[in-house]
Amino acid sequence: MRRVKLDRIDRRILRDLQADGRMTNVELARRAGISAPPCLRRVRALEDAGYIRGYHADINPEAMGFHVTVFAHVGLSSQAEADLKRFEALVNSWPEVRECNMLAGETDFLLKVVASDWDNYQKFLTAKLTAAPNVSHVKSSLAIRQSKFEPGVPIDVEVGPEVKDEEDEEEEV
Amino acid sequence: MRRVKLDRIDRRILRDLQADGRMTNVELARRAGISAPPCLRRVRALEDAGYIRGYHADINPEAMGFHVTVFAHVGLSSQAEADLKRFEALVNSWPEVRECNMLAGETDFLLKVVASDWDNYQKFLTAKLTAAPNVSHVKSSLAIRQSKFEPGVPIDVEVGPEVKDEEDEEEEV
DNA sequence: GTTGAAAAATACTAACT
DNA sequence: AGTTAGTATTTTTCAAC
Repeated sequence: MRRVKLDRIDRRILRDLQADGRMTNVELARRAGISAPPCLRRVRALEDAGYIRGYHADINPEAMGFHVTVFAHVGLSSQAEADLKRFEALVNSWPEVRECNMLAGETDFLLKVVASDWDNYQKFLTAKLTAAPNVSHVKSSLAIRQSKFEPGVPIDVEVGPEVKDEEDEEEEV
Repeated sequence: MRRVKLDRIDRRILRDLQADGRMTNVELARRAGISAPPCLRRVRALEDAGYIRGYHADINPEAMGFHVTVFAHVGLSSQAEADLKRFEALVNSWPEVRECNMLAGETDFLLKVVASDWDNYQKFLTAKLTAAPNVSHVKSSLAIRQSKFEPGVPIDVEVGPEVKDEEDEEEEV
């Protein structure tokens, strides 16, 4: 897991693969302005370095019958690290929960939960979430509609949070 | 965009492609227990029917320098549909916001925002979010750590919300 | 040490059975 | 849905900068 500095080409590759994870290597190379072999090497290097965690098909939840998404704020009684870990392990075993984030301040959790309908969500709520040890309170917020859904992070080819420092900068004139 | 009924093989394909979006068609076919050409035909059909919305590389935010994820609860002054739409359009123009869900009840929004650091998030907050028209209040919750992150939906090959009805069921003995 | 070019191996696509 | 054949892509090897 070597950390390599990213240049413009790497950023472009990451951006394009985030937009279309099944883009062929030749198309990727064409857009990046390099030939295919070095492009593929860069992709492998980015994977090995941990920049790319994986590739996923984006499945339409509605089509699969998951008509409701609920954000559940969960407060725990004990905030001892061992208890937090135990809760997290439990959450990881529940397929309904797609994301779980621990929030700062009140040491509570925000869960993104999918279910076929509201009735089914409540079954999850009573049978699993509120029944779990250490859970003190749960506030469920039904997502009416998803205004925006952009997987991943914003990647600007030219400038970004992780600035690159390149010794020899040579641009073609 | 024809809606087709899913059988076990379709579910398996969707599950495998969600787990690994770059899985080769031959591997996909091998796992599904069919040969490659009909497997590819199924994949194309699933794409056309809207079950598969796309494919994305999963980029590590930390590696890209996005060290903070913040969930922002946003309340609006006006809940008129036109104002909601205007806010949603604005949100869509901000790359920092990766997800935006409208919640039931108080007609407020839950935004998932990424930034390089807390300072940079506050810049977004003051310059964009709180400065936006119609925004009455914003409550920012910093995500300390991500306990679970499973893109997509749970796909059980055998049983799920969308039940299949197959006429001719013939299992090999 | 990294990049570009050409080879072989493999996978994908489109016919037909 | 399976088989075959043609096409494109990936991967390896090798030469050049």
